[in-house]
Amino acid sequence: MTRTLPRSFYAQDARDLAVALLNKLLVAREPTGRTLAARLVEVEAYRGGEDAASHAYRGPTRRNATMFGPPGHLYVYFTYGMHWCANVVAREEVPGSAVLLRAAAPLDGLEVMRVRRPRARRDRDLLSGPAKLCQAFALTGEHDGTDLTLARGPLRIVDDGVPPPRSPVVTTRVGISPGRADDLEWRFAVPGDPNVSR
DNA sequence: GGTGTGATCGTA
DNA sequence: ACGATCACACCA
Repeated sequence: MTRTLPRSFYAQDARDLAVALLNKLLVAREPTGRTLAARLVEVEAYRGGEDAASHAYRGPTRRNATMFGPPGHLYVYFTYGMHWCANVVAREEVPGSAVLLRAAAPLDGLEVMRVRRPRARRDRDLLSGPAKLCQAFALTGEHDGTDLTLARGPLRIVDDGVPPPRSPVVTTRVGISPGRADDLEWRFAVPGDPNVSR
């Protein structure tokens, strides 16, 4: 039993959505016809204008426009002059809310991922970070705004029946500078999974 | 296992 | 000037 998650799934608070996304599948249908799939094992919640660490904290800009749009779309941003990272947009109630996809367990299309991530020595290094995940899936600014809820779409998040962990790992978020809401424990991960970052 | 550092450029 | 990062060097 497997289903593409509907818009209503994304229409919840970013913190709840983050936990709900654990163990869901990110599935890409590439132009070549090949399918990539991975199970999400690490995420972080960002709560827009109410979160000093969020790109959306100071309101809409050209870059973060997707975060202020409807839930269930992908927000992809460029950072550190060389990396892309991907988020899922959460409900509009707190405008600019989103969930950063930080790590996943590779399930399908590993050969493609290995080619795109030549530095990965082991398969557990393929998707063990937000920029690594984008590299392996070849996600860039072109994918910013992609609707994830379309059953025949190029990118989807799918429920294959595996529930989120009962007791996820809960920690502060990674890479947040001091004072910028660095104390909020909005990072969630699947306990014991070897693909979790760091 | 852990820590420290350079790369590289769009954004505000 | 500063990142929602990564890889590599080095130490343990």
